[in-house]
Amino acid sequence: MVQYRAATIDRVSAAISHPTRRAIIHRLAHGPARLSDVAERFPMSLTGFCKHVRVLERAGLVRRTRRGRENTLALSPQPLSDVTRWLLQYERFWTARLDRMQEYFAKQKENSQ
Amino acid sequence: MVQYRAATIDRVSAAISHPTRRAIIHRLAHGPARLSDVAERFPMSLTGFCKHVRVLERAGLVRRTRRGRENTLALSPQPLSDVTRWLLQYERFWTARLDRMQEYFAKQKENSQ
DNA sequence: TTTATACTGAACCACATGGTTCAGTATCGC
DNA sequence: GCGATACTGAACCATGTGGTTCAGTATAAA
Repeated sequence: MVQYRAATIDRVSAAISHPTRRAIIHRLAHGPARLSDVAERFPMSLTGFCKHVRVLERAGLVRRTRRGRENTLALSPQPLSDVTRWLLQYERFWTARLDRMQEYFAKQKENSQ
Repeated sequence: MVQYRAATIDRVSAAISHPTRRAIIHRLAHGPARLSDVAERFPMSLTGFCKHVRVLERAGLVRRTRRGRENTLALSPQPLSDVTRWLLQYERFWTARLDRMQEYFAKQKENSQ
């Protein structure tokens, strides 16, 4: 039986439940970025934006490196795997897509080599 | 580009962010059950339990069929796939575990045949 | 018909979220 | 050193969550 870290799943799934935070993750997937540069794209105050960043940090999804007055944000995607694993338990329930999934991972593996 | 239904991901990931609701999902994965029977296992009032059920319903993860005074709950796992698909976008970021994942699905497929 | 069962709803509480503004601090560039 | 830049924190607000209790309704069973 796979072990799931409940507290991690709690925080991570809560963290990804807001479109702004998913957008931040999406942005950081392309590489680290300055907090202000990321914030710019969002129609809210910097303070509001920072709250989202803090939620992501607490979930372990974002790491912050401070250099002088600048904060660089980097994606730390590992915790996403906990939620994914939990969800994949139920994969067989929503469809008989095992074939396609297997194919998908085989292809990904090929591409990454 | 895959289309993600933002509102669905919002509600579903929020719904699975509480251990009680994940436990309900786990329970219902074995088959439909009466509301009270499921509720029994949880150390909270029936009213409190019902609130969790309502959150799951709003996320489209649980369906309720009323027969007389009894509510039968059934898992409706399809919406889980939206969150899973969103997460799998980032799968390649968190590790080079593609081999193991592929193996996992191959084995699952074997077992289910 | 009475009583027990299976919820349902309203009201309340404490706390978190998602946003704001405004004021403060720390650092960088000139 | 001065001003601009890049945050940070406190305070506030409305709303949602996660729980409670208590009272009510509807149905099934005796």
